[in-house]
Amino acid sequence: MKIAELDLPTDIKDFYEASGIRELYPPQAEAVKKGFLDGKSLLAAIPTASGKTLLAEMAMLKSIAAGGKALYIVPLKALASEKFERFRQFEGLGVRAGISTGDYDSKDEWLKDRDIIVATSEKTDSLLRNGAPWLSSLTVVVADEVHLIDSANRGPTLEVTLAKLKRLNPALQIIALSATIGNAKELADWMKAQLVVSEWRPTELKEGVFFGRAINFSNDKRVIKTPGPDDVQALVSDTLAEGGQCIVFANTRKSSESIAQKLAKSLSRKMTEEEKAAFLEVKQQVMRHAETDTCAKLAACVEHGVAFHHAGLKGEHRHIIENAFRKNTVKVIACTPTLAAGLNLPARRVIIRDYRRFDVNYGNVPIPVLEYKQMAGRAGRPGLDPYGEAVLIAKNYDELGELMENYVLSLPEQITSKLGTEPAMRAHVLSAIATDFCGDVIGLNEFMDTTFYAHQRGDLSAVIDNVLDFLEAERMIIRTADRLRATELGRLTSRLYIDPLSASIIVRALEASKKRQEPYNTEMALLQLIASTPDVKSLYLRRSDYGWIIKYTDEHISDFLTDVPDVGDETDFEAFLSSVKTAALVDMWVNEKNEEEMTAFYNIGPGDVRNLMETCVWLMHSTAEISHLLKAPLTREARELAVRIDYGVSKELMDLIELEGVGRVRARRLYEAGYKNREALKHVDLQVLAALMGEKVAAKILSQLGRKDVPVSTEPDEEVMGQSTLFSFGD
DNA sequence: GGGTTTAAGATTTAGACAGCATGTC
DNA sequence: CTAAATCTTAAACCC
Repeated sequence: MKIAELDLPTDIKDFYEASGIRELYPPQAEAVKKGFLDGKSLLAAIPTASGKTLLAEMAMLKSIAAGGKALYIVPLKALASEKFERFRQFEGLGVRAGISTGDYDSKDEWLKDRDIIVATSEKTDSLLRNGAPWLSSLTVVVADEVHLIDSANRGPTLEVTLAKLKRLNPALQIIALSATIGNAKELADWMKAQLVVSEWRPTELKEGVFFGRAINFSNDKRVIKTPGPDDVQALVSDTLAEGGQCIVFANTRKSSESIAQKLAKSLSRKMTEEEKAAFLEVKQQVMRHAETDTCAKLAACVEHGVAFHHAGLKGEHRHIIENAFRKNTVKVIACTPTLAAGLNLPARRVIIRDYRRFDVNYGNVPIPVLEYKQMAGRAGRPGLDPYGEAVLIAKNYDELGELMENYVLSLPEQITSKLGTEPAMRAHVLSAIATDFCGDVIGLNEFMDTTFYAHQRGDLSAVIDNVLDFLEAERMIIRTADRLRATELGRLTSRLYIDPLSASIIVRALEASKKRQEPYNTEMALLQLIASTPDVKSLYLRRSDYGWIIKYTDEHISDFLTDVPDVGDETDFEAFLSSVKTAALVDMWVNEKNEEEMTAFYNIGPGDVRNLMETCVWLMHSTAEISHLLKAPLTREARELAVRIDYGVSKELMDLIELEGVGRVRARRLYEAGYKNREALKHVDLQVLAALMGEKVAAKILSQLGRKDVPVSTEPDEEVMGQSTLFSFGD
């Protein structure tokens, strides 16, 4: 089927033809036949890179041309930026794109006159809770990676959000994009959508199991001639020898690092001089942000064209590695599942070294077929590779057969709704009530009946009753004979987007704070408080931690506002110690300990520190808001702490930190040089300041203070990449 | 006796969303 | 009720 034949406005067809697309892929053509261009909803369960995005784009553009508005829901912030960048290319068609995620937000007024808005599912939910008016003028919603409904953490949000959007606008067209799943029909029925299922790919994908000296595919074999000290190294050097790139998936961060280190050693001899020069350049980039052990390791690997990639890396490093891999200046990435879904980062060969993953309850368990297929699907760059190969590794003959049967030849599992649990329902029931979406128990049940859970599993009323009891007992809702109403606390909790259980823990602690007579360390009290909520993922307790944490706990025992559990109550007590451990780390951060000290002592990655701090800012802000509502005595302290956690500074730097371009490091440097606040900087000489932090920054600081005698740089800021301001100031 | 190798025992374990206020989009 | 790779410590070994 040709683009030219489609029932689309001419300028849209011209746009695609100008970019070289003339012909639809088979699954796309099938979708057209099923009527998605006539406004019908569609579930496309087809492999990655086989043209899902194009389907979504055409549906959105057609609807927008008719005066509509589109929302594109993604599971990852990184994916949101990727899609946003793509949709900005529609500017020539008069289509304006916008983006809304937790760390990259646009104001409501700005979004309302955008035609396509990209948002994460949680952000969409939050926008619904905050009553963004433009949501009711949507005509198309795209749900990308909709199989995520299966996720226990995040699936419920996605399905409830879709149900809400549908109810808000019954005529809404839903375009759901999914990996291949076992029960696509069931999901499509729920969405009242047409279904397209296909295994078709633009680049052939060969899946096989490596055993002995050969990759065994379902109907042929490929002998690997390059020997290696182990299977992974043999497979990698084979790929490189034929000019391809490799991604190796491992099940722990440590493994991914050690694989990369081994490869770096064994491969370096085989690279050409030009390649080595390119590697060195990447190494320089990595070194610009290198302060910790992990960074040094990464730099050492990258020098040989190899990298590791996992969530312990800081954001900058992840970007550097991803981009270098795209430019082929990194040849191999060893990673954890970070790269399995989402980002578009294909490779000639994908090696799935571990098909098992640790689970606290069950030990090492085999990963779902769905996840294996997601990793395998990374193999083969469309238009660049002749084919892609996904390789599992068997340790013995029996395993060869098992892997063949259980993964290569297996179909992905059915996805199931995880909405039917109290933790999931707590938040969504409260938000439904708080936003007046449901005014009584009957309405609430009717709404919940439209979720995928109800479609698949049945009635939710028992869980709803339990959750209502909880919310009423915690004074977040008021239940009368015929009405459900949220209290101010309930509305605030819903708006802040925190777990109602977190809110109740915070409320209890703040009530306790009102009764305190003696002075105590409020900073520690607040830090431990937020660390004990379920929204902050507490740190793993190591055996060697017990000693110092118990001592630390003793020192602060009179500061805590939460109840200290009995030592005999093992689970509770461990959770408590863990919250203290987390609080101690945040305390190091707001007292300006350096990154290296924290990551080394806690044995975590710089990326973990960053993520934890972001969560803590959010919860500390929420604590301040709740404290304000309850008229508790900690509002100011909590507000201040939220700012301090955001920047990682002690109290005395709070004034300096207001300056743009000044983070924890520069603020400290200014302070030590005697400039203790912005006032003190007003009349300082440019050259004096330049000696301290470089001319450009100095000029930028002074111009912010209203000085006219400094040259104002017209160049755009270069350091705008996400999280760069906190850790790195290489001047 | 000092240093090295090996075996037994102990330890550790993936990922990533959300508020708010503002510079542009 | 369930695992496995890696790190640490203890013990054996060599000259």
